[in-house]
Amino acid sequence: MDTERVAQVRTAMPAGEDVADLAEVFGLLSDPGRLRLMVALLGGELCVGDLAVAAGSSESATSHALRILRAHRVVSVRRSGRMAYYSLADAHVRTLLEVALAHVEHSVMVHQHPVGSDVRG
Amino acid sequence: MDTERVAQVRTAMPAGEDVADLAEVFGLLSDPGRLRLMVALLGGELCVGDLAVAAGSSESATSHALRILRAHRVVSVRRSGRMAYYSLADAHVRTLLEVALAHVEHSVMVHQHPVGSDVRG
DNA sequence: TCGTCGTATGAGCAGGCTTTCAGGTGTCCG
DNA sequence: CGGACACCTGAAAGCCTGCTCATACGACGA
Repeated sequence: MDTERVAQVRTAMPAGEDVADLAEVFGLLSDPGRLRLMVALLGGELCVGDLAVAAGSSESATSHALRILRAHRVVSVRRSGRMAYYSLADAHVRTLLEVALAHVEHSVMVHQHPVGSDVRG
Repeated sequence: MDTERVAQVRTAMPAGEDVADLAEVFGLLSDPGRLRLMVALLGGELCVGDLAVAAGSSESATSHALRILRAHRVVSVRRSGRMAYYSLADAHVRTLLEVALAHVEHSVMVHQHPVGSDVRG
């Protein structure tokens, strides 16, 4: 038990609420459906129907997902008649998204289905 | 339905497996406990007991969490006697972590509990 | 005004997740 | 060798999540 080292790490650790907020943001990004939605929005605003097609999920699921993203201020809506145009509203999320996508692009990370293949069997 | 625009977005969209992998990584980061573990490891390797204290959770929960991170190759172990020293093994995750933390640091994002406080009530 | 379209919402269900509890393995010290 | 220590693991509980189905709302066109 390296008490000193632990104390140092605990000091460097962000406040509990900050960690919780961060975890929440990552949680938003952790659903493939929502992730596709946000990636689709990287290029600019899109209406719900188009978003659903682009993300490959039902309109209902898309609407539910957008509701959550809206509640977290990750996206914003612009209404025009009966249409609703969504766009990315959170710069941090956009950055995270771009960083992650950049890594995926030129990635040597071949798909190797890590889950279940534990080390030291 | 802007067919052209949708087609373009769908073309720019990463492959399904890439999105899934990304979502999985974000999912790893979406648990406060695991997140604290990874943040603690940013400064270098730490043993399980210290990690548990630093992250503020039980040793069992910590061990379970580490098992998952290990399975995803996010952390690696160095064993010395009965001790197990863990360290971050994934450069992408490290970058994501650093970017996210940097945003949290100099953030104007005051805690405003976004969930439930929907727009246009 | 009536029907249709685009979207939003609520209930309910199936599935996954993390934690705790209890017990197990391997290592170090006397 | 026996006990203590650091860590690992399995099973069960409780919680939360995201989907589908059905329905409701506002806007547009005839």
